[in-house]
Amino acid sequence: MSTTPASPLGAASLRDLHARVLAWYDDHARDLPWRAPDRTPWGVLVSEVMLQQTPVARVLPRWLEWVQRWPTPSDLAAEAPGEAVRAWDRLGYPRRALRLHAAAVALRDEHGGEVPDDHARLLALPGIGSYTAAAVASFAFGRRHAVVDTNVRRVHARAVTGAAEPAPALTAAEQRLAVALLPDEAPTAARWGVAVMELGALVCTARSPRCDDCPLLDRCAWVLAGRPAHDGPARRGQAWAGTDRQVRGRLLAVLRAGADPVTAEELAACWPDAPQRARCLDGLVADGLVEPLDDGRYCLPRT
DNA sequence: AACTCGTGGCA
DNA sequence: TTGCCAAGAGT
Repeated sequence: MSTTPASPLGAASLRDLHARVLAWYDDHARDLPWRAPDRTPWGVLVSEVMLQQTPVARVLPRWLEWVQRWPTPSDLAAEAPGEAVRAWDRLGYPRRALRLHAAAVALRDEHGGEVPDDHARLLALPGIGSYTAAAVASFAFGRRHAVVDTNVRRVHARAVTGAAEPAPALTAAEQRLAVALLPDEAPTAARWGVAVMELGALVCTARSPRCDDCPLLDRCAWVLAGRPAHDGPARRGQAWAGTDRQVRGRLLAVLRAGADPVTAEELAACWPDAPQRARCLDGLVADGLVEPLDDGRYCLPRT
């Protein structure tokens, strides 16, 4: 049905772009364990979920623990979801741990304990969105998909579009561009995706891009345009102090700390504002991150 | 479409 | 010091 959209660059320019980025990746790729030859699709999936909005340095130790403790989806599915939340430690956004556990259950019950290799089935799993489905299909199975994360969007914005920053959220135009830039051959496309991401993570960074180290310096649309400043609306900063997110984090930290259920009094010690504390605790229960017991105590979810 | 959801390092 | 932000997803 659909064919590859015409690239805005032309065939020769596109080949040059691919060649430069792939050659750069061969020389500069980080030696990350989820890229090692002995990695499994499950390990790749776990890494992609952990890396959502979370720096590599913080993910590394937790990923090593997870894949050693739960080498397959069925291993994780056999545990209580609360164990996933506890082992998530302080990676942040703990609902990811809950969804990863739910994904493991779905893999065990509906996929024979295996990670599927196609985008649609991956997308149907809890916690797996458009980006992560494409990343797993591409990185773990070598399938041809446009892997479009914030790094990729930033590299495309600068090198091809000539803008200082990508749009606030993924746009249809950005998605089309990523598809148009995708190499024809699946194995090359898979390397291209991880290579562009790596370039965005190490060189074409958000704050202080290391343009002197960039293989695209002499053909970067943004540099050639004189590095114009970002013209769109400024990104909204995330409030933190005093927010529900902070309170939820404190409450869950108390529950993660010990193996035993916790009393309401122990939870009260972590935040003085009782109404807010109660609202946040209710929210955690509603999210399935906390389980209320009949005796009034609380624990991480057992089922 | 806009908003929510953790955490900690760094300039 | 404080704001920025790091491989998004779900609603």
